[in-house]
Amino acid sequence: MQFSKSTDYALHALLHLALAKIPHNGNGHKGHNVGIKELSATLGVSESYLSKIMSKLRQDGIVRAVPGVNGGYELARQADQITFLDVIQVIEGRQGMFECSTSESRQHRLLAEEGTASTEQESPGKNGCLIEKVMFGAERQLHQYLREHTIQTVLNEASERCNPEANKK
Amino acid sequence: MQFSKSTDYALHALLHLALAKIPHNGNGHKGHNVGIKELSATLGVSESYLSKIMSKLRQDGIVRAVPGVNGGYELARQADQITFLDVIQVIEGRQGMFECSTSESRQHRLLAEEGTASTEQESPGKNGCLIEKVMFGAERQLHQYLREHTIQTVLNEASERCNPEANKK
DNA sequence: ATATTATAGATATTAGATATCCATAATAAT
DNA sequence: ATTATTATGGATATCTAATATCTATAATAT
Ligand code: SF4
Ligand code: SF4
Repeated sequence: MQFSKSTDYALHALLHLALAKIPHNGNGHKGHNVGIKELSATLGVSESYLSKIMSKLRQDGIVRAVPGVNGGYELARQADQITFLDVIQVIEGRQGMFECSTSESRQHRLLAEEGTASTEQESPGKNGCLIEKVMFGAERQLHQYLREHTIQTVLNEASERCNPEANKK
Repeated sequence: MQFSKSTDYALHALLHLALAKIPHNGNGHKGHNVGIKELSATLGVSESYLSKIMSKLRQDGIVRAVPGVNGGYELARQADQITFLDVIQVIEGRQGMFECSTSESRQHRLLAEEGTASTEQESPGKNGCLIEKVMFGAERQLHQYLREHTIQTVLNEASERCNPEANKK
């Protein structure tokens, strides 16, 4: 039950892209694309492996990629339109956290199909399994939080931390 | 990013133990222990593998086990004292969902140690990493939900479903 | 045309989850 | 005490997914 390293890499890569967009960013070069070489050097991850990850991110419309000289990657949307959930789901896939593998068991018939025959009143509220109900609920909580936090969230907090007086109003 | 099958098995097993405790439970035998054979038959999982899982649950004080004739397992605490989080952590372990593997990278030094030098005012609020902050926050949400739901939660809903009129008060 | 950069496929390596077997220890029933 | 029964722990086998690398190819700017 851990996020894969790829998710870690993806988040860091995106954050780097986001920072590269900001003009006044120390290093001279303006807002142009970031190549896999630069990413690899910054994150300390091999080019080969990173490019796979970036490829996935492109396929899902998180980043744009352009080959050729001075090519590289850039964010495909605004940083506040890229949620943590987006990134995680691209890398980890979209299957649920909980998939029961005992649905052929005697117990399943007891738990999941229990209420259906007990009264003649049929399925009041689509009575799914009660274990699943809890697990899905938990996942919903997690997803909600991850949807509310974007790359921009991190950017904001970072800049606030750098000059704590600046946006005190 | 999925819970293992073992977690699935553990939850189902515990639920079976909880149901076995209830006296008026159709089958004649009163409240005595339930052996690995019965569990295996009910869940449709091999005895060998299940016993490993039950063993873990015992080591962590979730169930009690007694060997010998008429031995078997029973819940070690009240059903409302066994949270989903307890069960999951026994099986999946207690490491965090997110462990960054790039903490030696150039980017880490930028993100996590950014604020420390920017002002002479030192570490206002233990400025940890901002990515971790989001991920840990998400995990906290998840854990909170899982802590609020217990084996008893499922039991309650199940009995309520069986006789929807009973506890309408 | 050429150098550069991303892409996709094939493949190797590793680590963890899943599963089974067996020898041993503990307990209740006789 | 003996015996049958049941859980336990160790060793091991198998399978799957994550991690990682290499190479050939396609696309692009200069
Ligand atoms: S009882 Fe629920 S969790 Fe268990 S197998 Fe059926 S649907 Fe899945
Ligand atoms: S920046 Fe944060 S997430 Fe990234 S390596 Fe450092 S501590 Fe980990």
